[in-house]
Amino acid sequence: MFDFTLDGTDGGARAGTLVLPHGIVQTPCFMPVGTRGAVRGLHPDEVLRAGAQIILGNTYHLHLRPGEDVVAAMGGLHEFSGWKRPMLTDSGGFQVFSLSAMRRLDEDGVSFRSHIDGSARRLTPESSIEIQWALGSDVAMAFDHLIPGQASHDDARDAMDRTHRWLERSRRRHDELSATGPGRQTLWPIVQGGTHADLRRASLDGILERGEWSGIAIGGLSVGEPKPVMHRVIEGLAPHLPVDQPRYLMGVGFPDDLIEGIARGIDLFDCVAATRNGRHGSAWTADGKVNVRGATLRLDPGPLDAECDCECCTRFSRSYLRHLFVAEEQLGQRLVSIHNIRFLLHLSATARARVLDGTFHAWAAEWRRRYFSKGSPE
RNA sequence: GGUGGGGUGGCCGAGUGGCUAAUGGCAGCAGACUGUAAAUCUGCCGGGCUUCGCCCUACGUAGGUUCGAAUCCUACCCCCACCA
Repeated sequence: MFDFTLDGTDGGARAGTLVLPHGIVQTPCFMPVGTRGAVRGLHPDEVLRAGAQIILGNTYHLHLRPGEDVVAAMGGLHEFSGWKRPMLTDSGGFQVFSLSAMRRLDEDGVSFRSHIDGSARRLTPESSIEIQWALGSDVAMAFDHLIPGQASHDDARDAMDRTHRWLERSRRRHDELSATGPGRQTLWPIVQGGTHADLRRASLDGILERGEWSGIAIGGLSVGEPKPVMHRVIEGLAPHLPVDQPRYLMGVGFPDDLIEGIARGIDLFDCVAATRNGRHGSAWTADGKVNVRGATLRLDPGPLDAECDCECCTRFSRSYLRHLFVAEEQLGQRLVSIHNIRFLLHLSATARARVLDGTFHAWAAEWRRRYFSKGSPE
């Protein structure tokens, strides 16, 4: 039910197959983010047609609205949302970071001031797991303490130690729940430790000491640290990660981040950028970023990305897309979101094929050269 | 024809003697966004240049008052409302 097999490797890059209760995921793979039980603005069929194999939901947001009790009463997140494929839920750990201005952290958990109505909300490792269990995701994430990329060694150690203690509690509660419904959901731990190599190793060791896992996530990256630092952290961890488990780089990334992550052995990614940038009119192509509102597209009859097979690129012109954005028609946001998701999914699928035929690194080199050829898109 | 109101940068619209190249908003242009408090945010937006500064041209038109005017005065042109 929670199986991962390695289908092939090419240097440090990997291709695998992850089996989950609601379906299989061929890796490397990008997971679109559906924070509130929907990939923002999109119909589940559009997400599926873009090639998505698994999407994310969020514990904190679904707990606030509509509440896990509602979701459970409606048959769980899959039934409720109409997305019948695999789902992973983030634990709310990211909100400890992103909502730091309106939360108070203590050893037991985190008290939030709801961003919706100001009411007091509390998340602990146990409650996060209970919520995720009620939501019914295929993969639950441990409740972690995420810190900014600039955090000091002391702060990073403190957060890492807490993440370890919270992991034990997350695991205990999840084991208890799993005893009542075996095979429903698996729990993945999250490596923390900031930008500090020794702490990253210590974090991983602490996780491996605390039990058997079906997958391991690397968190706390792309939170303000330079990209080379992120690469170094992944490189430092890769040789020590269990070979037979999927490696999930949380919250990453942009197209080049997928390439760099895959090159360093990452199997799974998720990122809001595809949909957020899509809504904001920024599209990815093999030649770098395109500003969909840009004046140069005014009379451009061509597709957003000539090589893309998505519902946006096979039917609509750049001129029309620009018009939709300028006129603030929602369709524009939807179409570019679909394109960006498709772009990352096609990219990860191509990477998989290249790993399997042993040409990944040469292909990646060419991909980088082209993506960055028009100046620096990132 | 009479009376009243008004003409400000692409548009709308503040400003009634110096702190005004001129508040705002819109439109336009460029950029940001990484486990979603984001259909959001930031910058530019009269022209030119050696652009953390300098120079030119600017508030209907033409004159005038003043050290100094978008702001005051005179004439003219135009617009709107009402009255004939």
